[in-house]
Amino acid sequence: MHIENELSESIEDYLEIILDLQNAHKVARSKDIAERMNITRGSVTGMLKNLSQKGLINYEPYGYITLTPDGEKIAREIMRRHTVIKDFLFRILQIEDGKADATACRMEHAMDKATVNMLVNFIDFIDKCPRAGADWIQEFISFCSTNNADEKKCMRCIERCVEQYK
Amino acid sequence: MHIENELSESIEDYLEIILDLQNAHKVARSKDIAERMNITRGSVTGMLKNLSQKGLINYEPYGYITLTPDGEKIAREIMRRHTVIKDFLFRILQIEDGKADATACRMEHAMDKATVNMLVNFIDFIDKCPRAGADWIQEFISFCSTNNADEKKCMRCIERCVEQYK
DNA sequence: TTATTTTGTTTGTCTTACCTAACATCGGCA
DNA sequence: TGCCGATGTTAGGTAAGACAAACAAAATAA
Repeated sequence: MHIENELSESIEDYLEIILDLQNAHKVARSKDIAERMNITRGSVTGMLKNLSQKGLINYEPYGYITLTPDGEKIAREIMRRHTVIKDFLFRILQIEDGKADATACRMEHAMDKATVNMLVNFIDFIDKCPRAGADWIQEFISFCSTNNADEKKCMRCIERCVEQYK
Repeated sequence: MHIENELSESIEDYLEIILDLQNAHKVARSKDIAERMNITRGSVTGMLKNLSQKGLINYEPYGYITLTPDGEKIAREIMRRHTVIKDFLFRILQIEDGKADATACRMEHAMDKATVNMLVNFIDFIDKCPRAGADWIQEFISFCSTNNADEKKCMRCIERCVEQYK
């Protein structure tokens, strides 16, 4: 692994997609990568050389495409970010599934590992803390429609929370 | 305002910075833009022509640089995203100030208006919901260090929450 | 008002990442 | 086994956005 660890968003996308294809079919194929990225096959070849030269994939012309250990490590991390961010957008922020996925796809390049780790902690906390949890998320949804916290509802909500915890 | 509304991240950054400079000094100067973006003055000139041609800034060679109404509208929206995202990273996720700012700077291009609106709602909900609030965020911080919810602490925490609400 | 420094612009080049179109190779089937 | 469609590669081109260095204008100082 080299010292300079800054990869372009494009490269991160390639690695993530190659990992996904590899998981599904053992190896990735140029054509499928092109399809997933909505680019032409010709463009893929260029990037494969680039990735290969960076030591991130195993690549021979006309041969199988697989991630090297270094490449896989990075790909897994990107995929993890994607999963975490999408979960937050979809399950907490109530963003519609497809859009949550597309947005996560962009956000994953903007957040570093440590920041995503804190997001993981936060989601975990919401799921485990008795003051939060699934019913609390439901309250958030209703808060969004009314856009303010109804005092009377709050009292009942807290009581339910206490009840539920016992 | 044109139909095609897709602006590059770079353009969004320029607009945001120009707005900020304009707020501070009435007009933006080429040199200051270059400084803020960490690029050379020569690069700025090219983009100014581009922005001007897109109707986003008022620009004459050697003249004052100001945002047009269209440009300002976009700049304000980007700045708003930045503020909201940074608030979330800093105040909720506990990311250190400088890093929260830098990360927000990248994330603001990945999240659209509607998604940021939901994030605003969520932060608002956390601040207003009696089950959440500042003390709950404190609990999150302690959750992060222990990395699990201590049952006994939970009971006391809920009691404090009820107490506090009365 | 002239001389000097600062600021802004121009020009030509580079890199990244894409495209199209022509060409090469592979793999299955007649 | 040899041909054909699918897949992969090459070559040349484009666009965005940056750089350096030379040049032009403006602002400041003398």
